[in-house]
Amino acid sequence: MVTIYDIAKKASVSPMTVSRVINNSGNIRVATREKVEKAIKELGYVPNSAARSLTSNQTKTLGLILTDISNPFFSKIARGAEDAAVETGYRVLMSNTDEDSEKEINYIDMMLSARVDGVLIAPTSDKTLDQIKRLRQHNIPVVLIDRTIEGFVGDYVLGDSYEGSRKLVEHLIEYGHRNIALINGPSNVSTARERQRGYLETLKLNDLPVHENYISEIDFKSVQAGNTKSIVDQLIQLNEKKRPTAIFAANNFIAISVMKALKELGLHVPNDISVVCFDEVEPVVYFDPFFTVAAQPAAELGKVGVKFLIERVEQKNVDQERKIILPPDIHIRKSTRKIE
Amino acid sequence: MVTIYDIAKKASVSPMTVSRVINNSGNIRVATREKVEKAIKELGYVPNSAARSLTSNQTKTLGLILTDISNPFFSKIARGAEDAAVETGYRVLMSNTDEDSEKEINYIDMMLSARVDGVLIAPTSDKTLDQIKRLRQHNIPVVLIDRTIEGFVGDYVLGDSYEGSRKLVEHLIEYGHRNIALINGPSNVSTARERQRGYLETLKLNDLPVHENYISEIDFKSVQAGNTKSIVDQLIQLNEKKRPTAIFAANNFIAISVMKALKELGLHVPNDISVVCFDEVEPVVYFDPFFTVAAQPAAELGKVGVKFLIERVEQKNVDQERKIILPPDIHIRKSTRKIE
DNA sequence: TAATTTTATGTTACCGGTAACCGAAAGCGC
DNA sequence: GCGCTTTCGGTTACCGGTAACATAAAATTA
Repeated sequence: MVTIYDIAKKASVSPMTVSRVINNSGNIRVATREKVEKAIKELGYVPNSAARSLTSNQTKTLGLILTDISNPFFSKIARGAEDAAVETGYRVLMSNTDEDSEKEINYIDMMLSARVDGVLIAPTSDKTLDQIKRLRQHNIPVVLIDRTIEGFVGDYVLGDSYEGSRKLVEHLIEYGHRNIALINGPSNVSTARERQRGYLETLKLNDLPVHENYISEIDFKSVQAGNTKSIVDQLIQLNEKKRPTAIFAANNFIAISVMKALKELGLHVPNDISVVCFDEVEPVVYFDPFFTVAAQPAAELGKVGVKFLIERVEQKNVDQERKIILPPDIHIRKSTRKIE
Repeated sequence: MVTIYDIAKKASVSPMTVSRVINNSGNIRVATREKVEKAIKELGYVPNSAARSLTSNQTKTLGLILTDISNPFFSKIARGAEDAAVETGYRVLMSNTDEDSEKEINYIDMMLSARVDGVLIAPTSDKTLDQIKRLRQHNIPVVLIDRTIEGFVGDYVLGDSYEGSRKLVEHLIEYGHRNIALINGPSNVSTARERQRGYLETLKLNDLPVHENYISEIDFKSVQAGNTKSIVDQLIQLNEKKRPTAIFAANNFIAISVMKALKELGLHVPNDISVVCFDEVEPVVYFDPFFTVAAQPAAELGKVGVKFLIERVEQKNVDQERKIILPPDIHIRKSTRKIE
């Protein structure tokens, strides 16, 4: 591997001079600079970040901890985050926790040993707080993305689950629906809690009753419709009066598994039942917009998250926490129908 | 930041002993080991990879250079790759070239300065060969994924574009289609070339003519249906005899933009025209399988790619190049229709 | 018990950069 | 031409680990 010493020898200067040329620091005569630059080019020298980071105490690397990059919502966050990072000269280490706190701990270890300058994380649960503390003990700034957790004090960038939820349910009510079921994600995830809160409050404000078995909870990523079918089945089995005319799926994956279950049960959307959900169901939306959704600005979440993180890393605006909550876009499409 | 020296002081041993405990190397008395481990735990010490890599000459980090991680096909590759990497104790630096060789060069620089142990790359074009050479000059193994390029000698892991293409076109022919248009990706990408080759050969084998204007070329990621509409329009304008009854879109994005264009032109799929494409159109496929596709095992591509890469990094099986070509799965669904 | 081997730990130097300090050369005024 | 300032470049030490060598302590043998 070519080092600064090889360049120094070739250009017959000291390594320090080479370092100065590379970093544009100190005073260097033009002739010397050219000599050095020529040697660098000829030997194809590229500085060793590891060596640099040893003295500078920064790695120009950020950790991105998401649940699953192959989930379109998160892959967009990742894309936005990566774009913002390179733009500012940072690299991104990626990881997938699958909502598993064991994995999460391992990734935190990885980020720690990699001495990343900061971490952008969608926490798996409130337990993540311990891991965040661990990062902070090592002076690594953390910004939360997509979700908050109990007891967290610091910057975060979220979609507005509560507001999106309110609007989706209001839309359903406007369309004449009075029996609206919620198939939620796990309640240890803040977005699920917020969506439920929005759902309940909207019903309340409209004097609509909440039936016991209208709310159920499944995995946020269960595309395979494991227990979704039995949940949907139970909803359908309810007597005429109570049977929901609309289902609010807490995210796109749940919506898909709901659609699958409905189909298997021989029900048509939206003729027999309406469906709304959070997050865009891509990419079909481009040619056949079907789902009525609350679309979150995922790439923007990633971008803003990294922006905040880098500001923390570089100690700008350290004064107070920033909590950004980006509103979703409501798209009313073909999965919902006016009734009565 | 806690260092090995802090631990050494706390445990009143030498730094070297701490290093030995951490790496389980050499002989350490149980009592000493426990002393050191206690100190490590108490101070929350995590080894500094940068310092380590300086002597070991390896970073345990791989570079993943894809065109766009928010494209579901690539996000699955990324997921598979990351999974295989962590499993073997490697980290992954991610990047998005957007098919732009300028960006690609910058990322190569980044990988070089990060001293990644290896690079898994979906090259933007034949020009990428220069960058691969650059990596190799620095002894960094490279494995290609999804695409090859002219003049590349080394390992690669691809989907079988030729075979998938053949099967898709054969399916159309079986369904009675004789006029089949191809809307391809850019011909500087090997997958596009291979898909065209499969298309042409299948037509030839079936004694079907290729009309001049049956083949067109657009961006692999043009969801926005920029010029797709004019291309589709031209195809439709052809006289009765020549007008295609089926369109072969070279990937899912193109398929979507074709669908959009057809819809805008008032044509129904598959009643008026059939459509097939490469890559699954997710996630709607789970509840409403619509597209007839050649689905590539994207996650598998990533996994195998990283496996090969790590073997190169760790100098196993260095004897010869391995070229893995994974067959796609053909799914015949509702976007194609029997005619005549 | 002394000599020898084995085990356990310490010392030194180096990986590839850079900060801090220092000295030589060049520019400047008189 | 002499002293002084500025410019330019070199030396040294250190960042946090570890390989290689050295040595002390314990175990084994004679």
